[in-house]
Amino acid sequence: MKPMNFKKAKQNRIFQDVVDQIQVEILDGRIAPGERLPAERELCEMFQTSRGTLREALRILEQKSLIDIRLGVNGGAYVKDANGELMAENLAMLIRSQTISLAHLAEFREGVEGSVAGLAAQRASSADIKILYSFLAKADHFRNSGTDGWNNFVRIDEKIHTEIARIAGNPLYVFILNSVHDNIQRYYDKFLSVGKEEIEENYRDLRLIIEAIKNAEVELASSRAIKHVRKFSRYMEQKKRKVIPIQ
Amino acid sequence: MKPMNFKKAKQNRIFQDVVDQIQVEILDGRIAPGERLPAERELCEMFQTSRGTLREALRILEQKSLIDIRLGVNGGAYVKDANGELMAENLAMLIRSQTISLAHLAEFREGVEGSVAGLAAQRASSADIKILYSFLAKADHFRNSGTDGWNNFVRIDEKIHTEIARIAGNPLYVFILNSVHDNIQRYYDKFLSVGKEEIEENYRDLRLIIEAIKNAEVELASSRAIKHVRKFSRYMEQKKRKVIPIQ
DNA sequence: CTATTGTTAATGGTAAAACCATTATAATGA
DNA sequence: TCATTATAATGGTTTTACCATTAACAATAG
Repeated sequence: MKPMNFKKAKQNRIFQDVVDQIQVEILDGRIAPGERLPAERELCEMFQTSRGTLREALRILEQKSLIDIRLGVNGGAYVKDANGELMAENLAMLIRSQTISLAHLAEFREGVEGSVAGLAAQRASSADIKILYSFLAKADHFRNSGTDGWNNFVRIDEKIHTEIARIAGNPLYVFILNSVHDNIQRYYDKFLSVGKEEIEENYRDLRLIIEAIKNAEVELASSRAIKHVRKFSRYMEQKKRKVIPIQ
Repeated sequence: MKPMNFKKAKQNRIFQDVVDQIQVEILDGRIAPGERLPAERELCEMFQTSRGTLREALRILEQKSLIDIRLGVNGGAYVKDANGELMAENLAMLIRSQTISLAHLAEFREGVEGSVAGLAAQRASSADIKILYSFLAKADHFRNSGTDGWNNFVRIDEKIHTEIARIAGNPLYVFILNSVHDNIQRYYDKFLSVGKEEIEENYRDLRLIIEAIKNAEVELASSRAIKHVRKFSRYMEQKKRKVIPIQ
């Protein structure tokens, strides 16, 4: 018996049927992103259902990030672009419920950033390299702009990581990495008061990673990225322990 | 300006407020998994809201896999254990909407299984090793039971992968890997008619991976896992092309 | 003519009351 | 004792009515 991936068929729930029908239309692209579904009262007639039931269906589709509901005239349910924001939210819930810890998330991030750097080293075009070095130049500039520039440095830092994921050429990695970054920041940002030395070391790391990508040194890019991420996590953990001595 | 991770504050939506309040209670553990929320009509009074609005809130919580709604007397909203099933669903949607391809998913899997095997090699206890070898023994048995056993072999194969993820000691990897497996199977199972040689090769691979884990050879375990997964993906892709010649 | 201001109608958000469907439990009967 | 049936708790659905928001248009003032 193959595992069927079926979930227990809840008894007739009309709203679920409505959800399924609309979802199929959206995922199969028969309703394009940006387009609007008919108004609630029209949908009621189309599905031969009450407004309450229909609205329950819309709530689910909205929660799935498939539609976006706007108010007022010309309001209604607009089809959204597919995106991975649900992953970020789910990660956040797993952390919040203490099912996974920040240490787990940080460890996972090491693996992902390592893989991504390796793939980027295999696939980076010369145009990609140019972009990376332009970001690196900006980072270089901010690192020398005193404390004012440090926040900007951190922003560029993250941008470089995201760009490397893009270069890796696998959108799944982009979604995952964005989700991971979102959640790591949400919990670490409060402690984010970096010092001169950290900025310097961070910059050196980034330069070395980008260099390895440029030279298509897969293993080197990967291991450097992993070490870089690990260093960051360790640093943040220390910072956290200082602020919240015994938690 | 720090990135705040805030989303546009939709105007007063009472159901959203209800969702937030209940979600906090659940995620902070003040309502334990398995416990039941009050009946809809009671919740209406507690939140001073109408049943329709309250039900919209429940739909969202249900979609988030935070609660599980049962029918009949003693029915109601039961708090669920935290789990990663939302990830699997989200992955499925990304695939369905062709935002990511199966090749992307397979590539991602390579990275994850590589990391997981490496971590397992670092952390496996002797008890863990024993379990792995007992699974391997079962696989050995099924591989020699003729075509009847082959489906069982595939099941054990997956079980070994999952077990390695557990041994890695990071529950996030377990969730992610389960999600990935779910989705890969959902699309590949139809082609899953393995032959004698594939079973043999598969078995050899598993044995080598487990051996590397036993010997705490981190890099070796990792690279063997990656190659193993890659081989599987290639094989399935071929199979697919045979069945659906030009798609 | 242009800019501001008010009006309007489309559309989502909420409320309340009634009824149906499902199901664990208790009562009943063989 | 065991099977059957009745009961009541609870979610699922419908209907109707009204409120709140907002884009588009019209009216007015300058």
